[in-house]
Amino acid sequence: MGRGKIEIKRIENSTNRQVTYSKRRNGIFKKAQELSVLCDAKVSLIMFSKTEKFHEYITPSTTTKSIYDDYQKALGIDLWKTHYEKMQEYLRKLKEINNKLRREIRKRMGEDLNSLSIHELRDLQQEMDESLINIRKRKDHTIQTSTEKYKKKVRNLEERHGNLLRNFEARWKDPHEHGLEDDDDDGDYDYAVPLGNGVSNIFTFDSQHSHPHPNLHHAAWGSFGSHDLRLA
Amino acid sequence: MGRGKIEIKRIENSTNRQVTYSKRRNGIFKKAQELSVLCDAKVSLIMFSKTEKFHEYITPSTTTKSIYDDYQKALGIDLWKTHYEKMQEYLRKLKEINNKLRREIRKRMGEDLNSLSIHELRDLQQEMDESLINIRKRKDHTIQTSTEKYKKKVRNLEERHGNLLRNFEARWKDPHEHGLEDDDDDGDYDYAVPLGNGVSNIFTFDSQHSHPHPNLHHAAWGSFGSHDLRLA
DNA sequence: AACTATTTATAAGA
DNA sequence: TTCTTATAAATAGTT
Repeated sequence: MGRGKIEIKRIENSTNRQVTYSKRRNGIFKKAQELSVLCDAKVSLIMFSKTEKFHEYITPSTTTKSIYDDYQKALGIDLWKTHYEKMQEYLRKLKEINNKLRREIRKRMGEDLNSLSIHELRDLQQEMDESLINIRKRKDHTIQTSTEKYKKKVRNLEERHGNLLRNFEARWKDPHEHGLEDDDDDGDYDYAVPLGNGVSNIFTFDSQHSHPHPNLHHAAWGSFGSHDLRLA
Repeated sequence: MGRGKIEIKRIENSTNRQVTYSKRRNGIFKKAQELSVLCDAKVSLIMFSKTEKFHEYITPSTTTKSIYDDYQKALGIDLWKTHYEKMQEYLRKLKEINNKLRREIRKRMGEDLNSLSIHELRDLQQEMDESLINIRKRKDHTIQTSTEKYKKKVRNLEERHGNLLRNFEARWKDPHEHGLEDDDDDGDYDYAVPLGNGVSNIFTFDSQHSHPHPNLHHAAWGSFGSHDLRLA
């Protein structure tokens, strides 16, 4: 269709080629649109020429993504299959590990024990007994530290109190204008006792346990780094 | 172009529409192929009609996936972005939960305790003590069951042994052709003792512990169902 | 970008 | 579906 017939092969003249591209592109887009309307069909047309940007026609009632989803469905394939599969696989693994971890914790909370054998129960108990040693040790240490902190505070207060008292006494050496009915029963005691009680009320100190093997642990479930799962 | 001009609007006659679809589809495919060759362009054309399967033209030197990759690059977008982002988000969540679970277990194995406050340490210890009650209870129960199973076995063996003996005696009532140097010292005992030992060797029976609050547990970390993350 | 001679696509009919 | 064919549409070469 034109002044002369042309052979269907690459147009060597670049300008000519580009002109033809432009003309025919319009033609094909028009055809695509007409087909889409006349036949109630979904059409996706994407073109890239070497020199120009890309051009696209898409039936207005749909989207390019939707067409591609349908396309993949129709073909029964998934163009991004490997990508997704990797991600899916990773998700699956994470979920599985998660469940294992949950189960492990439940066991350690004394639940779901029915499936365990006597051996497993014995090991679990032993492990927990051993762990409790560490926990108690740590708790005791923390309490110790905390107590010492309070002791220091008390000492500091006692000292300041003493200074204050001495200062007071120095000021009012002889004249008993204000009553100081203090019979020298160490008043600092009043600070120390409630503080000490406060500490021991908060923490139930219990050292009744003692077990042999201290450093047995379960092996960790393989660690998963952040696989690269990003898109481009 | 045809015997008459037609308006570009949906062809209501279904047969007609299908015929036109078929004809024009061929036309547009031919145009796509010509454009592809003449202008050295990459063309992807995908069509779905309501009634028919889909049809596709793709410039031979490329693939549909490649076109779509280019397409997304050209647009600077990612058609599957939300899809991926959801998946990524889910992955992130899973990893986070995973880490929480791991930390929880490590605590329960007596590790990584340094960051815990005295309160937390006390609670942890209490929880574990309580859990140990359940574990011991279950272990004792399992041992009990197991022991009874063995006892039954032993009884069964004793019985069969007794039958055998009686049978034997009946057969050789008077005539002492074969020596029966059995002096009736209950031979069954020989079964029972080693079996009993076997059981108590395997399990360290320990009932020295006893604690008050039996049913305190950590709340579970929200459960995650299998979100639909499949393609297609 | 417009023009137009000619080719090509296709609507309607068989 | 496919073929036929009159006619509409597309476009190659030109301006």
